[in-house]
Amino acid sequence: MTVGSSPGNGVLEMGSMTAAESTTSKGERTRSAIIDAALSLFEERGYDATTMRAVAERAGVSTGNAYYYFRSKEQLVQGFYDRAAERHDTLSVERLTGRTDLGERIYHHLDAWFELMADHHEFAGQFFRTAADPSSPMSPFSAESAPARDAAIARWQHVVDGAEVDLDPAITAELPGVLWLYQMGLILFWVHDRSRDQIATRMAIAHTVPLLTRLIALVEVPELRGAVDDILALVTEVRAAVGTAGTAGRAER
Amino acid sequence: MTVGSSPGNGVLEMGSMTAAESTTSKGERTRSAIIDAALSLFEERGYDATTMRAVAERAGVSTGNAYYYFRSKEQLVQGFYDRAAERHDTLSVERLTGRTDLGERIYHHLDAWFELMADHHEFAGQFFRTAADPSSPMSPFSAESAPARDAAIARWQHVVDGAEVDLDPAITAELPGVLWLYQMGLILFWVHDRSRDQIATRMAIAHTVPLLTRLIALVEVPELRGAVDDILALVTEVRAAVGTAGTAGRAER
DNA sequence: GTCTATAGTGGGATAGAC
DNA sequence: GTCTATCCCACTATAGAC
Repeated sequence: MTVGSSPGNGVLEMGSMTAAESTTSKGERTRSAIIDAALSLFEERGYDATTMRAVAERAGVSTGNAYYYFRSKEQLVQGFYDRAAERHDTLSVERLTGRTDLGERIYHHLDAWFELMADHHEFAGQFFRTAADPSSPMSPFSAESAPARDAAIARWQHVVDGAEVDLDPAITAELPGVLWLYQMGLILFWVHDRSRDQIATRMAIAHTVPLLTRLIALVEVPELRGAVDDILALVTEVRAAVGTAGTAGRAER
Repeated sequence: MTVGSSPGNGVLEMGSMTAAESTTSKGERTRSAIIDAALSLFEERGYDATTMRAVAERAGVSTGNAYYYFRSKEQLVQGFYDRAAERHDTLSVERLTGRTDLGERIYHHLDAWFELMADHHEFAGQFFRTAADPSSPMSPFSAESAPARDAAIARWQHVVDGAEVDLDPAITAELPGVLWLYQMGLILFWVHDRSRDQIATRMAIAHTVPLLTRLIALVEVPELRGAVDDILALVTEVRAAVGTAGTAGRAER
């Protein structure tokens, strides 16, 4: 996408445009320059070896200024994540149009993600460290990640909605969230996958997706409703228990 | 155990003990002092806020000396982990004697762990970040963690062996490893569990253990053997794929 | 050969002037 | 909104003591 030259996003700044310069404010352009610098350096050297000084230098600003826009080095990977999510969205829609089989839809939605991330496996492993810290805003379970998490679950909702199956409403309501958790599990596996080209992950997906869809179908079998209800009850309970914790911040950091 | 990393522990140094001083060499005492200092500081301030300077100071040594014994700050948490594993071992044996029901044995083995860790929940979250990094030796999946991992799986083996059930040998062989993975999953959940006193984790254990044991029993149902064999085949394939990757180190760090 | 101390280096992050 | 200057800390190099 390469911002800076981008058509901007309309919503902001309506008045006081001095010239034909652009629709983006100076701050926005600086911000973009810093993200671009960071992403290219992450690509070249990885997360750890990229210093804030180097990012600032490549962006043509001072380190202090870089910290004006991003509270920490970690925050810079949010930029990476946002762009990846955007590209995944596009690719997934492309792959899913015309398909109505639930298993196929799940498979291709996941496959698109891992295809896009294949080149960034090593980098992802490094930034995953910060994402795994429960006290980090980068954690997929954090309050700060709620928008990204909700967007990802909404995409799963779309995957489910486009399938020609009729499931119990109680199941359908939880399914997107469950599939998102399943995806998180696969990402965890992928990050630790040291097989060549991460074929172990590919295999895990190819084997577990049919298993999962069979499981989803099984849910409709009356004999198993007891167990399913147990699980749904557990999910609800757990959600309630976690909910009572509030958003009290952790110490430190 | 407590062993693992230190250069001189017990087995070595037999001769030349000068006095009644002690059976531990000076180096070992210094090493212990550093771990003790580190653990108490971790407890007081958490991982991030504990500086190597402070650890060294409390241990009565120079920072350079602390680094002589521990390659990095991360390595200090290995000491925490070793002690926790040792205590878990003792408590688990205590709780399991006399019990023969598989579900009960699994439950109490897990419960002992989470009971011991309850006071260290916040600290565990911080050190979990480094454990989640695939390139870190602290990762439970790393080659360096093999001894600790194998010991943990051996403990699960003992949990299974003491139960009065006869399972298919093909299942029994994989079960301890599967249970270890299940434990890792629960720890992941626990680390992110912000409910009061981590009751959500307690609930998750209480609900999933019966589910799991029911599942293990179901495995013997002939109609399901196909699905089970699929999973076992996947595990074998994945293991083979990962095996081909060798122990090639990651870049950086 | 085993251990300890001093004096760095480099990078994440911040304060405060402009 | 941007800079310069500086702090603090993880980590290292290396010389020297036992």
